[in-house]
Amino acid sequence: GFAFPDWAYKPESSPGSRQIQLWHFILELLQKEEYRDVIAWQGDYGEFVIKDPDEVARLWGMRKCKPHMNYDKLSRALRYYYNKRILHKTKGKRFTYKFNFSKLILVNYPVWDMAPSPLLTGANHYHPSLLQA
DNA sequence: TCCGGAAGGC
DNA sequence: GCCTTCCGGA
Repeated sequence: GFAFPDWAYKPESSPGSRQIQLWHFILELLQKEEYRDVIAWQGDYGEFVIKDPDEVARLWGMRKCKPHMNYDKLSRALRYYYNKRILHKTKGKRFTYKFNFSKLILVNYPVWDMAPSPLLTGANHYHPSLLQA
């Protein structure tokens, strides 16, 4: 057994809702270079900055078919991740959050080294077998 | 801006 | 369960 957080094993859709999860969507944007001006890894490992909150909200709204989505509402959803230990806020840094990656993940799993990787693009990204390594 | 309670949808 | 919507408060 390895010390990956439980949520890291979850596939695209959770068993119950079968809907895209926000944290997964965020990772999806982060791995694509075309969104570098919208959201990007920055600072410490696992830390990312939302450079264009309105655009991230718009894209999230598109995905969820919620045309009235905005950053106020999206950020409330992000705040619910605090107790779940998926995310926390980087205090003092505007629009900056940090994934609760353990160092173990980064050491044992270089593909998650905060850079866009072809391994993570495509339908099978985050497949559990990929994480077993 | 950021926080977290409350209500409610699906 | 996972948000979406709304909002008072810091």
